[in-house]
Amino acid sequence: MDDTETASLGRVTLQRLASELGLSTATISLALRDSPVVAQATRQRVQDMARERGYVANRGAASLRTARTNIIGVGLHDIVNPSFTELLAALEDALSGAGKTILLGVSQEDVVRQARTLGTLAEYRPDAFIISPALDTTIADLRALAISGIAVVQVTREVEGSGFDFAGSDDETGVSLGVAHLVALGHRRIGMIGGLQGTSTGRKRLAGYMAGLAKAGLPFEPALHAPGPGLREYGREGVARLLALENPPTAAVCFNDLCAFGAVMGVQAAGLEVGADFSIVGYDDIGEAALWHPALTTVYTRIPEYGRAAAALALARIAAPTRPVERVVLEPKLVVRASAGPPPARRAR
Amino acid sequence: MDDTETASLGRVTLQRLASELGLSTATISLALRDSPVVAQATRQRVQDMARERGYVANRGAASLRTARTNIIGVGLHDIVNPSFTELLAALEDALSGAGKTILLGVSQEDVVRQARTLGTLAEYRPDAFIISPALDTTIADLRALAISGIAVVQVTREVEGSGFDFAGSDDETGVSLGVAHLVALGHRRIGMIGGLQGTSTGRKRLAGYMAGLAKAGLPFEPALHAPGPGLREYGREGVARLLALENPPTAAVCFNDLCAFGAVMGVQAAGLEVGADFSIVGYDDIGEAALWHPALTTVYTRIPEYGRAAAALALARIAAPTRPVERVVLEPKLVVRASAGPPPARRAR
DNA sequence: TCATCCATGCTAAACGATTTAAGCCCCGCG
DNA sequence: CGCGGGGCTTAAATCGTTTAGCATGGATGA
Repeated sequence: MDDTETASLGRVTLQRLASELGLSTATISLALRDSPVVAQATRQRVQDMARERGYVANRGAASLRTARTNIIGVGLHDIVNPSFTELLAALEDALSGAGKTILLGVSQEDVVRQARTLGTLAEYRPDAFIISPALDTTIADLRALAISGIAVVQVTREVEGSGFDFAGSDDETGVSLGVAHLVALGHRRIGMIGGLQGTSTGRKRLAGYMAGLAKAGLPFEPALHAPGPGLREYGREGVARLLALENPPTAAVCFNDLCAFGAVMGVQAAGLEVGADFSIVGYDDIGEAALWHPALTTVYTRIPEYGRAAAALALARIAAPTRPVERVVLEPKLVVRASAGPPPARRAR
Repeated sequence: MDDTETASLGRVTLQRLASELGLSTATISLALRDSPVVAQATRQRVQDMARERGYVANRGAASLRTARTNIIGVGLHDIVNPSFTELLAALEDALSGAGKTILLGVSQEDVVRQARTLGTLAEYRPDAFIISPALDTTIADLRALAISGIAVVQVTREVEGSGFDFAGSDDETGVSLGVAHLVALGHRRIGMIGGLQGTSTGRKRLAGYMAGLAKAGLPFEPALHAPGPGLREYGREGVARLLALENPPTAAVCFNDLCAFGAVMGVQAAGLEVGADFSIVGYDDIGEAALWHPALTTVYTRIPEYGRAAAALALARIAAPTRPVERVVLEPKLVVRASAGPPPARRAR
């Protein structure tokens, strides 16, 4: 491709258009944004010329003047994890629809890296941050954001007491739904795999597990709780730990679907059948869950919905920085598939 | 959190620091960047003050002056697809390590949306674009990028003749490796599932399929070729189509792992055993592939490696805009697992 | 005929940084 | 005492927009 057309004389700027048309930059600027204050004919002339010369506005310059960038800083800890990928996709969709563009930062579950990343993003003066705080993030870690004056929305996870908007799922209820389902199927010894106390989701999902047990009148046995990161690898390891117990559980709820997939593999590796010999309930209902073999019984946490909600909260706070803090907490929904069935003792044999 | 500290007097800028320290903005700017031209003592004083006052540089303003943003525009067509998620993660990792930040655009396989998205990204004046062009993108579609003077690197997919750098995998060789593996196992009727002619990957992977057949002296039977999008849903549909043939193949290579997962499900849904009754070879070797049941035999295309390569190409072109166009094409590698075995006819029965 | 008004477009000052040529101060040397 | 020069700092221009306020000129109304 040749690029002699415009590149020859340097970038085409407002000023260049102005001098070429014999108008002022003010007029050009207004005309390009279709301001009624410039005559219809002139507007047309300017816009035609801009198109013809391949004018591309410089938002950086405009932002300097307007103190608005239309950039949203999105800080996630992991984008390979499908729950966060789905979240990112939902955010991208909602934000791009509103004319915002995402500046991406990934913290890898590391507070130090998170601080650095968010610091870098802040230099671009995003209109808002949408973040899912890394493991062990404290209020103090978010202090820099708080005083920056930039709108902040937390999504999925939150740092309690941070005073930022939040969009997510009711994790406590969600996991208790999974436990209740297992109880209804007849299970009495139910484990939990995955989840770390360093995140709000870890704490709340554990609380949901305990609440579920309590509601069924079942005791919480620490041995049946295998905390750990929400990864496939860990799900496999966790379920192995449970199966190795002297008196193993007949089922388990998982911190997330990834853990559940790992658990399914672990159960199969032990020569047992998932849904018959051992039941598994996942959490989140990511796209793959329905496609697994056996299809995963899980809890739909409405990731795309709270992703959109987070985007909406960000836009709302940009528009009204002093509006009261808002929390959007969606009701999760049990999705019954094939990975959980009655416990072996109850089955015909 | 209270934010009376600094927010009270508006943002803290270079000028503000300057007047507070009784120095000029020039000195502050130099000092903050550790220029040896300002006295060590002054530098220290400035940096301490900056930290204390919570100074955050405004990169937009700096970029206006320096014509460098440290932003890389990344345009992908789909981020939920794990191959692109893994790519995005690799890009993020490599770029953030080099002090660059990603501005994200998603085209949803739609040329119109792609044009709009890239146009928006361009307004932020990224130092480079790293793109994986949407389906049916033509040279003309990329013309605007070409004349923008911004460095452009294509990744995974490419528009032939566009004259941009490229990093990806040798797809023709890759798929032929899969075919060769099936041939070696004894298969004689091998199908191909997925892939569209609107992308370079679709064309090259099909070519690899045909080359693989040819090398084994097998004919290309159009009926065994089930083109389509590289999605789980489609893999399932595609394999169903093949199995419904009067004389169905005993194996198939897939456009990507997602297709392969779908195909595995389709085979199982037909009551057949994958790797025994029907063999499947995937493509890409995304993280899940090793964890499937059965574990997926596939071709590793080195996504993280060519992701890093794409990042490196972008950095190189930023540094030297006139350097010769470079193509990094990595050798794919067959990964033998459990989803492909000898054809039924050869098995003991 | 003159003041008023409207429509249109312009002037000029921001915005917050970077950068280069120039200035100041002081010291040492002849 | 004057001059050269080293070390540090600064003034001012610049990047590409936006926008408040002003200027112009023709039409309108009294």
